[in-house]
Amino acid sequence: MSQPVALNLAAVIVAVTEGQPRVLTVTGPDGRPAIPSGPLSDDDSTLERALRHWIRDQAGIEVGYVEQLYTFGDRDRGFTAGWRNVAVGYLALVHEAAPSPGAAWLDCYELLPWEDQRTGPPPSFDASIQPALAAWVSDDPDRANRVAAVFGDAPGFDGIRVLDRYELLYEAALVAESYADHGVAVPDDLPGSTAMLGDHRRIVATALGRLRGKLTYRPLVFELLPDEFTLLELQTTVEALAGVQLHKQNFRRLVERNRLVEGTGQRADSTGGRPAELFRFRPDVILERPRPGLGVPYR
Amino acid sequence: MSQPVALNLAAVIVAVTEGQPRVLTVTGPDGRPAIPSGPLSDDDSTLERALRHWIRDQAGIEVGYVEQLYTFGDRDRGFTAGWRNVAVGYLALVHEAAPSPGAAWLDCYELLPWEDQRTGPPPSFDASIQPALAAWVSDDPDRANRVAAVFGDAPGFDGIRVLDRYELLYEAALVAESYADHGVAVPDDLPGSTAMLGDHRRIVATALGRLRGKLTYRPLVFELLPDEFTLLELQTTVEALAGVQLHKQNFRRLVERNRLVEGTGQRADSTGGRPAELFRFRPDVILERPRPGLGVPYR
DNA sequence: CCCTTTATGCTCTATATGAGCATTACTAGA
DNA sequence: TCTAGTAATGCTCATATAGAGCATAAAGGG
Repeated sequence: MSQPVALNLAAVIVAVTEGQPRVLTVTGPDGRPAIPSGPLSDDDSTLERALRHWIRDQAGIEVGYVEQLYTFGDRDRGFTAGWRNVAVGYLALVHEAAPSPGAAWLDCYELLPWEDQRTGPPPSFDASIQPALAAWVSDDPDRANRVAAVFGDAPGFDGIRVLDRYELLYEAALVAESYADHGVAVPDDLPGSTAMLGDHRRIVATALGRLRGKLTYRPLVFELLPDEFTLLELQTTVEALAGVQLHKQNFRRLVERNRLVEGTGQRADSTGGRPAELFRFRPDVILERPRPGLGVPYR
Repeated sequence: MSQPVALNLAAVIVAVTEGQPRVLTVTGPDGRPAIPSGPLSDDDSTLERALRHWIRDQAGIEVGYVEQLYTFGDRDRGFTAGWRNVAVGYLALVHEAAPSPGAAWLDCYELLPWEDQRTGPPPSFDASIQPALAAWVSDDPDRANRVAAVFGDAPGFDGIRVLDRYELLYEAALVAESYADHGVAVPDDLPGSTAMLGDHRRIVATALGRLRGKLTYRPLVFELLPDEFTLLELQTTVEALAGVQLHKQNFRRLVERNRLVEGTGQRADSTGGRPAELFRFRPDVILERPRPGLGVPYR
C-alpha cells in the first residue's frame, strides 16, 4: 500500500552581492538550474546537521544561519520512479558569494522578476505579465480579486506573499513550469523568467517569502553582510531582499532607535561622496528587545 | 548506508472552547497523551490531502484551515527501530470541540502553563519555574541572557517564542521530557505541566507559536469561531490564543478600523449585561488589505 | 573654487497605540 | 419600582511611530 519514501534535504542558499540577492544553483539533469540537495545521512543526528554536512562536503561552503522552510511531497514531484519523493526545504544564508565548482550564483530576480519592485514594477511585469493577467481575469472575473490580493493594485504589494504570487502565475499558465509539469511544450511568448528543475522555483519562492517576513522581526540581514558595513550597505541589502526602496533617513532612524548596530568609529574609504561611518551588528539587541528587526513596510 | 524513512503526518488540531485553547489528543502507547498522526497514503496526491484524509477517517473530524508547521526528524525520535522516523507536523483549526471516540481535548495550557499570561504569570511559574530557572542561571551566569530573552523580564514576553521557551525549559531540565528522553526517572518536584509522548509537546509548542504569530496578520481566529459572534467572544478567543489580556475598547477599535467584521444587526441574547451586537467575518477583507489580522501586541 | 555625491541632522504631519473616563442597555433581585 | 451588577459602546488624550522632505556637512574631481 505504501511506496517507500525518498527523503532529500534541499537548500536555498542565499547571498547578497552588489545589491542583488542570489541563490546557489547547480545544473539539473535537464540542464535547467536546480537548487542543491543532499541526503539525510544516518550519521547526522538531526536534519539540520545533515544539511550542513552535505553542503560542506559538496559545495565547500560553511553556511551560517539555517532555517527549515517547508516539506514538499506532492506525488508528482517524481525524480525517482516507484518512490515518494519528499524534500525538506531549507533556507541558508551565507556572508559572501564564494564560487564553488559546479555551482553558480543565480540572481533571485531572474527567477522571480516580478518580486523586484525597487524601481517600481519591473519592465517585464508591465509589458507581459500585467496584460496576460488581465486576459486571464477576463476569462473569469472571479479571478480579479485573487490577482488584486497578491499583486495588489490598490491595497498594496505585500512583500512576503512571494509564494502566493508564484502560484497564481503558475495557475494562470504564465510560468514555464505550468507547461513543463504537464509535459507540454513551453510557449516562447512567456514573460522572461528563468525556470528551474521540478518544483525548485516554488522552493525558492518559499525561501524568499520567509526571508522577507523574518527580516522585519529578526536581525537576519547581518548574516548576509560582512562584520563591518556602512548604513547604506545595510540599507541596500535590506532593499535587495525586500524588493522595495526605503527612505534613507527614516531607515537610519529605525536602525538607530532599535539599537541594532553600533558605530566602530572607523570611516569607510568611500566610493564617492562623504565618507560614512562603519557599523557593526550589536548582538546584545537580541537580549534587549523581544523582536529585533527592521520593520520593513511593504505598504 | 541509509536507513529507510518512516514518514508520518502529525496534526495539532486546535479548538477554542470556553475561552481555552485545546488540542485533540489520543492516548499514546505509554499512556501519555499524543497528538494524532497518520500515514502518507499513496492515494493522496499531496501531503495536505493525505492529512485531511486520515483525520476524516480516524477522528471523524472535518478540519478547516490546515497549515504545515515543521518536519521533525531527529535520529532519536525512534518509534520504529531500524527506521528513520520523520514526522511532518501540521496545524489544523476546527470550529468546535466535537468529541470523537478515543480522542480527548486537552487544554493547551496544561501542556504549556507558562504560556498563559492572561492574568499575569501563572502560579506555577512564580512558584516553581521562576526559582528553578534562577537556580539554573546561578550555575552559569551566561544563561541569564537567554532566560531574559525568552521569558523576558525587562524587555517583554514575546508571545510567539513558545518553542524557544519550551526548549529552554527542556535544557534546564524543567520539563518531564528532559528526563524521559534519556530514560531517567522523572523527579516529582517538577512544575506541574503535562508531558506528552516523544517530541509531541515540542510539536504543540511549534503550533502554538505559529498560530500566535499568524493571528496578527491573517484572519485565522475566524476559523475557530462560529459564523456569528460578539466582539467579546472574538476578543476572548484571541486572548486565549495569544495568552495575554487586551484592552476592550482598543480591541474593538482595531477590529472595526481594519474592517475585519460586519454587524449582522442581530443582538446576542446576552448572558448578563447589555446585549451585544452579533458580527460575522468579512471575507472581502482578505482582498482589501494585504495583511488583515489583529495586530496583537505581545509587548 | 564649484559641482557632484553621499552622509547625517532635524522638522512636520498623519496615523497608530495605550490607557482611561463616561454613558447606555440589559438582568436579577430587594 | 428602585438598585446594583455586568457588559456594550462612544469618546478623549498622551505618546509613539511612520512617511516625507529640508538643510547642512564632508568628501572627490574638474
